[in-house]
Amino acid sequence: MANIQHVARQAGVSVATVSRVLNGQDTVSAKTRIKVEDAIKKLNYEPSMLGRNLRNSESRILLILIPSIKNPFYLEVIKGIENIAISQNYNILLCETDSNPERENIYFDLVRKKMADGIISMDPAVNVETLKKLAENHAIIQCSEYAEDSGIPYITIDNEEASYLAVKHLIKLGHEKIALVNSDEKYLYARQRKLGYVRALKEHGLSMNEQYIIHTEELGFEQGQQAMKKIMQLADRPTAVFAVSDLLAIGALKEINANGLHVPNDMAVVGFDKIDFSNMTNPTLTTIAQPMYKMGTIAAKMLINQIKGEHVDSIILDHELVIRESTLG
Amino acid sequence: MANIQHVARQAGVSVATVSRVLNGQDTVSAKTRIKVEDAIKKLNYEPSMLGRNLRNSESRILLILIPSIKNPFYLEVIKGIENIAISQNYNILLCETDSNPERENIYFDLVRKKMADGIISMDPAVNVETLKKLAENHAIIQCSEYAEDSGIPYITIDNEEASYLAVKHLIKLGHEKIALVNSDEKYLYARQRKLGYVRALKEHGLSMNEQYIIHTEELGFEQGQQAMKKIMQLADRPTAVFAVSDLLAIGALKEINANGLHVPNDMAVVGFDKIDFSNMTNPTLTTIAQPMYKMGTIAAKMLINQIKGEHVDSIILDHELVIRESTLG
DNA sequence: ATGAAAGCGCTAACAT
DNA sequence: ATGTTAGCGCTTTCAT
Repeated sequence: MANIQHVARQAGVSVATVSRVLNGQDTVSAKTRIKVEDAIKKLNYEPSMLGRNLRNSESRILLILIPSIKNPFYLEVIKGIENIAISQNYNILLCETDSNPERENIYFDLVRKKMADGIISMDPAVNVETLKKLAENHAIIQCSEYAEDSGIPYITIDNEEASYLAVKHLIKLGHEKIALVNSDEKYLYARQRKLGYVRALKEHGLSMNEQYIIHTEELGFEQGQQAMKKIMQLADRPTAVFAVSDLLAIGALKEINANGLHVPNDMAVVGFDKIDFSNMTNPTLTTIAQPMYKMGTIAAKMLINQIKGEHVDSIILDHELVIRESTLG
Repeated sequence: MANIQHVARQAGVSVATVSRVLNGQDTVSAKTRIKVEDAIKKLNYEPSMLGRNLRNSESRILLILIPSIKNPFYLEVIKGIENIAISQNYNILLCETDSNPERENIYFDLVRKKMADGIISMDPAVNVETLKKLAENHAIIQCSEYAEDSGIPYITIDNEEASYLAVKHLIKLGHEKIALVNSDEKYLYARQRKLGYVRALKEHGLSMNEQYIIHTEELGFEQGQQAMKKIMQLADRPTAVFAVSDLLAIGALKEINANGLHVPNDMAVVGFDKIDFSNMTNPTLTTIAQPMYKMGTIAAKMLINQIKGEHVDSIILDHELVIRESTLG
């Protein structure tokens, strides 16, 4: 494989000049440039990122930390990140932690070892202390889930308000007994979404029933089914469910159907995220739309700016209630 | 940031010795090893992959080429690749081409420029000529979709046989008018799956109706809906549909429901891939299971072996028919 | 406008 | 068992 030396020799110039041509510097005469370009072509030369990266002390790789690639919520965000990354000559390393601290540490090591220039953390289960320490020396952005007091810039939505909006929608439809399928309240977003739920009930003079609040370990389909099973067994059964993820809601949907009940007539359902699949179910799912793609693009821009040494501010994006069949009789 | 020189000075040894400790070589005395380890700790030293990679002429990155991250089929395969990669100290660069040749070329450049050590190509729309040329100098494995004559090792399933199995299942249930929702026959797997469909019909004395064969641009939900719309309009409507992806099948399901018909009584449906969602729909989807995770692990092993310079052979994995509600009255 | 040369951080061949 | 040193391929400063 040809290297820059070979090209220089072939073109009869110095490596410095070849490097200048490679990097599009305008201090090279047209004649020389052509000589170099010919040599490059003739030798089938491809500049090595390995040499360049060492020299520049950068990897041009962004690390994205997600709990699981199986959660479709992340896919759209990743698309956004990816497009910005590519346009700025970065590449992304997609890292699934499976909420496993060991895995997490392997990935953190990548940035410690300069294999990645920065991190976009989307893992709610991330070790905040480690993240904070890492942030002292490395570029880090929190996306979607964040630790408030970490001092690490984040981009997210107003979870409390979004949740409030969802529950208010159900209340306006006449529902008074509304279940909440939430994830573990060790996560900030879970606490925020519960606050919105509680606020909506309170504002409309509805009492809160602790039995109506189900906590799940994960945000998946099976957990939604399980949660709905519990709800089905309640003596005073609710007439509506708000689940904090579409996958949970879809699991609930399935379980409601399995019990021979009808959505939304017997039980209305609202999800969260507006993943693609929320429109493929029968009935289609009312849900809170997050601007996932946009969130990804902004997160990427934030990270790249931070890598450049600029100061970046946290951002809160808008959400939107998308009303579909699962709440429309 | 400390480098290997600093550590050497701090420990009072040479950089060579530090490197030996770093790489776990047993030619270092216990006393020296401890001195070095202390120095590493004291300086908070982290070895730079940038230096190591240049020196070793490797990036320890595997490039995975997929058309779109939105197709859940790939997710499970990626999981498999990822786990093997991690265990062998590789990382994966997930590259979506969106079947866009420009994108594809950006990614191919990464391996040309030594940013990646090899490629697992899963993109049916890949430019085979480019791939072949690249394979002359780089490690490449084809996964799932492949070009027969390329000489590039592949891992896949027997698409013709799998398709035959699916259609035979429908025939055994008594269906005689079976539609095929296939993707563009420019893809090998599409041609293979059509062959299986044709063979099943022939073997059971059923005539083939060209009207029953619908081609779609992509394998998604919307395309499934569109295809089903066309099928619904046929004068002599089929009683069963075999779609070559679960997403297509789920789209078909939705459209059938929208027409007030019942699955499977009015129309039986079979999908392909056994993605997670195929079990979340109502009714659940009969489908052909591909061993996606296993396919990923083997593809990764094949690629890593190829990077090491070993010869690797192509592999065909088993498939399985999973019978669920969409074909069971 | 171009070249010479240093050096990014590491590994390994060779020497001791 | 340990040290010296060359060199992986590139960019950039300093000279000219």
